[in-house]
Amino acid sequence: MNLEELSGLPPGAVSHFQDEGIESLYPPQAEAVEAGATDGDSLVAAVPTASGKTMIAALSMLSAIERGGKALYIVPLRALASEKKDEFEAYEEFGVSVGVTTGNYESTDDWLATRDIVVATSEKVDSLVRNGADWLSDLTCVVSDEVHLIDDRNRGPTLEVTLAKLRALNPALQVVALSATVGNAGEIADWLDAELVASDWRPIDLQMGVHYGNAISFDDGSKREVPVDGSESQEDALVRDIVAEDASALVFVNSRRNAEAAARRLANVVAPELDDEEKAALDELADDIRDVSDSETSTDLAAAVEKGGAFHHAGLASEHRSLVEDAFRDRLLKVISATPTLAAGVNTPARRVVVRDWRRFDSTAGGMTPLDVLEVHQMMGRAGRPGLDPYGEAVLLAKSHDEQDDLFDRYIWAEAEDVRSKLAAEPALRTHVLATIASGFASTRDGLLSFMNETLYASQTDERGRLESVTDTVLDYLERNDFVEREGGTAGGSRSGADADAADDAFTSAADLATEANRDVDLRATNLGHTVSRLYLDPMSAAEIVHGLESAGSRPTAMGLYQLIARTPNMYELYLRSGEDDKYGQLYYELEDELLGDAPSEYEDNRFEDWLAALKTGALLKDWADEMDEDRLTERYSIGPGDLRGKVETAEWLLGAAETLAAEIDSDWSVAVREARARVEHGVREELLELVSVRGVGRKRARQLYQAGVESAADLRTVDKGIVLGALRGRKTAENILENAGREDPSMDGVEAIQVDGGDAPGAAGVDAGSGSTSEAGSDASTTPESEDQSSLGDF
DNA sequence: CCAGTGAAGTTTTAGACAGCATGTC
DNA sequence: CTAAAACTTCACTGG
Repeated sequence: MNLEELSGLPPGAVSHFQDEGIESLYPPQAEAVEAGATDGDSLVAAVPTASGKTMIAALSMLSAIERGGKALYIVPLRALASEKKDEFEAYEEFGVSVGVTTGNYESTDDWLATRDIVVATSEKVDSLVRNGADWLSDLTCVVSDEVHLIDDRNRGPTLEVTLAKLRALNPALQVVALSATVGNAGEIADWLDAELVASDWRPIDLQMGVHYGNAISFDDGSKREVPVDGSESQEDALVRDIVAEDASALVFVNSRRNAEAAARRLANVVAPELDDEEKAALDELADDIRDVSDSETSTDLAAAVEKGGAFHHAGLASEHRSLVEDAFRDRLLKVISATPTLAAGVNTPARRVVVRDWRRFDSTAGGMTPLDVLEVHQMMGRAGRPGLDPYGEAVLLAKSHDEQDDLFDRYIWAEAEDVRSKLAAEPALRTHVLATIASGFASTRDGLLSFMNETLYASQTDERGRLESVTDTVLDYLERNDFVEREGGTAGGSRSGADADAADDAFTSAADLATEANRDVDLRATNLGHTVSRLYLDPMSAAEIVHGLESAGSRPTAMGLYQLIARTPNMYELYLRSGEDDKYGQLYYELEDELLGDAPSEYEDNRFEDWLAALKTGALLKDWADEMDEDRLTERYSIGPGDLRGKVETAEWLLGAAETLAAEIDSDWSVAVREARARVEHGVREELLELVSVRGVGRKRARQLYQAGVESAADLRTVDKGIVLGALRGRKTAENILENAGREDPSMDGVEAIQVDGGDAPGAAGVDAGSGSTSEAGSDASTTPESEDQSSLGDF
């Protein structure tokens, strides 16, 4: 189908696509148009990665906008949200506006209401529904990218429920669901009342094969000799072979450690192929990488990058990741060894993809379990760069002939699994049942069940009773913890006043759903329940926090609060390594009085271990808030910079939520919570909190200023400029900071730096727990007012 | 005596969303 | 129902 044949798009859209070199539609895109994508009809497009799914979404959204509507594009990852935003922003050329909203992107409701296309993560959309964003009822088109993730045990139910809610809000909504090729795309289409567009078509050919011995056998029967020299590994040989053709390779492995070790070896394989220009560019990239973070991960990554290779996993800081991804796309890096992060994330295609490990450790299964077909297909789908490679190759590795046959059957000839809803699990229902009640989608038990009946789960299950019984279990839990009130037997749609701020449309349509059913039990969210729903907390997290705050007899310490939020289901705990159960058991005895709530008995093995794992996570947060350096933290807790930032970010969120909860339950400790949160946010001790609020001053500069005797923004306005200059590195930096502090004449012209007392120890500030001694934050830790700040964690 | 090698034993194990209101070194 | 690679340690070899 030619682009010119398309109608209903905004003027300028067709020529825009033509300018981008798009003349005609790919077959699946044409099918989608025939199925009504541009006429506002719902559809499920189950097509391979990189076969133009985004174009299907774009055509649907643009035609919806041209009809006067508004579109929402739901993505599974923040990184994809910004990738899509960048892509759609090109449409501003013909007057289509774009906005993004995720947990870390700025966005106000008012502003989003003015955008034609809004890009958001599924959780963010869920949160917007819970908070009653008015503009959601203006939506006419919703795109759900990677909709097969409904199958995900943790995050799938959110997507499923959110789609059901958006449809309930606006029954005429066009839903465009983009999916990988899965076994039961038709079932998903039925659920969404959508047309199915299924295709295996790819814009460039993908050859799948297995390497065994000295050759790859491909699915089309062809073979390619790739001899393995002596003691080298198969992946080394495969990478060397493809890099010799001046193409790049992606190697998927099953652990971070494997990714790093493989990168070390592969970088040496690739290094001889580099020319001088590339080497210079790589050296520069390596410097950028080292600048991102002060940690071993950063150093190791830079070392691999200098030789043209890299590793990629979630322990990397996000800046690391984008530097690596961009350099790989620019063909500067020849090989990346990666964990599954890369298969799910932003687009990073390679001529050859090697899936080295097809089994992954799973403690719940008690050993190595084979990856899902879908997951392996997603990895293999990264092979072949449209427009750059003549074809893509995806290769699995076999060590025996039997294994080779097995791999063909298991992955190459196999169809991807069915998507199965995971909604009927307690943790998922806990949060979604509360949200459904609190935001007015249901006000009776039957209304709730009717809403649940609109989910994919209901359409898939034969066990009608299961969802009902789990729902009742969850309702018991929510009632017991004072999130929901139940009134049995009373008829009528009474709802609490607090419901009034939820979308009215939501309420009325939900009421419609409930009309047929008997209103045997009225459900109402309490004020606390509303707050929990809006804060986006797992009710179990909220209960733990509430209980912890209520049980505190005196002002909770930062450590107590950090351990409290760390044991919440919303925080993914650090793992206790061998020997650490003793170590943290000992720390537990030392800190017992500081910890909030009831500790499990030591004889309850699993629960006690979780408690200690939370203690370890809390200790990490405490060390961060005591100004321990990044390299030290990452080393002590065996984590990467990305993990550290993730933990800190989660802690900020949970402590912010804890502060709101504290106010809600009239706790005396909201100030203590606020302070603990501020310390985690900036990674500083209490005495620096004021300084750190000055723009341009972070944990390091604040410490340097403090050591020089500058203790507040007011001091910055009055103190001798030479002292400020002496404490900071650059003249320009010092000027900016003075200006931000509101100093009348911030100019540093002609000012001489004055060194005051030990201000020359950048990076040394922090908890020196290596010796197990009292912590030192510069020279004046002994003046720290809080006694809790003086004991160091870690080695004891 | 010491560097180098290799066998044997030990350790570890993917990922990443969210409130609210603005800005690191 | 199910593991494997990386890392550590330690004994031994050859110079």
